[in-house]
Amino acid sequence: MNGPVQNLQPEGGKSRRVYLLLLDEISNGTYPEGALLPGEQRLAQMYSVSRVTVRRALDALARDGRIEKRTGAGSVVLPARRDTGVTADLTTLIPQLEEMHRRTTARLLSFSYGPAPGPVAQALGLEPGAEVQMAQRVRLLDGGPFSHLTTHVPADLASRYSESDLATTPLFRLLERGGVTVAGARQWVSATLATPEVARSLDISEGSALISLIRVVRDAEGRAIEHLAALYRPDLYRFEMSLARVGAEDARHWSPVIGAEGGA
Amino acid sequence: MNGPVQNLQPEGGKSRRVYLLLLDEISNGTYPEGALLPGEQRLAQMYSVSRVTVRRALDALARDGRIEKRTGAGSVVLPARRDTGVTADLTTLIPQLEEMHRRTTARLLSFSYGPAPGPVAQALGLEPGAEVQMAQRVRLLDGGPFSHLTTHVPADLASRYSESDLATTPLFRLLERGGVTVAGARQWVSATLATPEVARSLDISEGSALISLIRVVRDAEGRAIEHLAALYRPDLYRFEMSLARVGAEDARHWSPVIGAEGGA
DNA sequence: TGTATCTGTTCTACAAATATGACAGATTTC
DNA sequence: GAAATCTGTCATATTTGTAGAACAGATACA
Repeated sequence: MNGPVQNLQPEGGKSRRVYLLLLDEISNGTYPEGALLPGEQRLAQMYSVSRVTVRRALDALARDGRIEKRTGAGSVVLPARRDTGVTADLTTLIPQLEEMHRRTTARLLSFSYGPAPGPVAQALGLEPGAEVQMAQRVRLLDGGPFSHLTTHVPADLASRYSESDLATTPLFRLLERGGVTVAGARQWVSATLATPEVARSLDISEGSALISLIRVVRDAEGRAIEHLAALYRPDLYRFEMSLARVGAEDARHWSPVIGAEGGA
Repeated sequence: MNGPVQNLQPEGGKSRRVYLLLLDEISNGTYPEGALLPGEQRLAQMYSVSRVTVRRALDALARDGRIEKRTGAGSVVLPARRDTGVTADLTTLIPQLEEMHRRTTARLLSFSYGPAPGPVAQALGLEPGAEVQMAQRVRLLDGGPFSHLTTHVPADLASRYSESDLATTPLFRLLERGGVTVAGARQWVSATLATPEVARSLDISEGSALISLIRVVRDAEGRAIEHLAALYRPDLYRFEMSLARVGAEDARHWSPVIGAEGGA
């Protein structure tokens, strides 16, 4: 009943396939910065597609800012702009702006009260349908969106701050200000695809890869007080951490380096 | 010259769009476990596509095991099988198998020596074109693939272990056994799309979202000794970590909980 | 300067995805 | 048991994606 899987998935056609292949070969160094890609004719031959299809893929790469098309010359690989963006230290939850004169702001997309969705209620330990406050925000870096945040807070706690506070302050800090004792958090990092709605708010194409972070924050009594579902653009945001190999010879193990800057 | 961006991206067609939309609404709880989806006719109307297109999306969801199609009745949402898979503690690098009678094995895909690709050479601090050993492996959980690993090691260090060792033992442990002092590591977590080659080896459809982990391991002298590029299936693998809110009232901050099990 | 190579553009032909409608059979509901 | 609703399947028209080829203009190189 579980034979060889047929390809009945909406894959996205050949041009998307070539797009992904080239994107991968650019980022893994097969075509390094400044290098000239093979000609469209040659690429078409390499991937067994028509030149029209190759051109679509190249146009998409050019739109992404990964290559530059030069009439009569060819397509050159542009430097991946890793110099920009935000890096977050996973061990301290503190985001570090690469350059200090940058600024992040937030934009509130939606704000409402209602019954908790199933997965959220389960993660927070609420009975299904319990009243929660839901807020969706987009964080901007110098005006460009880099993360999409969806938070759920039990309704009785949510009354302690205002809607406009959400545009400026992290939620757990608002809760602390309201008298709640934030004791700890548990979080999971994963990956997901951009749905049309998220793609629009993050200014990317739908189906792009996004970093997914789920965080459940608890107070001193162990009660869940916040559920955060965050989506980050991988080109503008990174999670980083340093580890040290410590312990005696027969019991060596890894341990996080807290607040490191140089790292290991 | 940079007006409103036209949609010249290979998006993947309407059926993929509907597929993504439904996948999102299932996982965010709009359609909870056991619920009946709207009829195909109705879905077609909701998303402004034809019934044929909706059927493609539903077929893909059924193939993924997210829904079950029932002739004459409708499509019901299946429980997301979170009970399976591997969870890795990011603070200790120790993967925890959810059930103890499971077993992970590895399969060697390729093994070769050659010049280091640009990004790898840069990350390892080698001169471009320096000789490295490259190995690609797939890790299996009970016979099913869940991660794709690409490692680069400077050629002079790589001679200390055999090709067959790679099928069983983590690389940094092989290096330790060979006399290298593993002192620390620095790693980044991100997200990427599955290229056709990776998709094949992980038994997923190309364009799927994958967790990406880059790790650079260094010895006591600060010399880079290993570059790991790992790709994980998000449905079978997760990164988890617990954080505690510690410190005095005016200097509260987050700190990782090491080796926690219950977490905060 | 001439030649080879490459992109930009256009055209025709074919393949695949999609829209639309229809009908049989299964399932649920009353 | 009858009616309503739903899926499974088929057929056809339309739209979109792709293949293949040709040619003009731009660029690189000897």
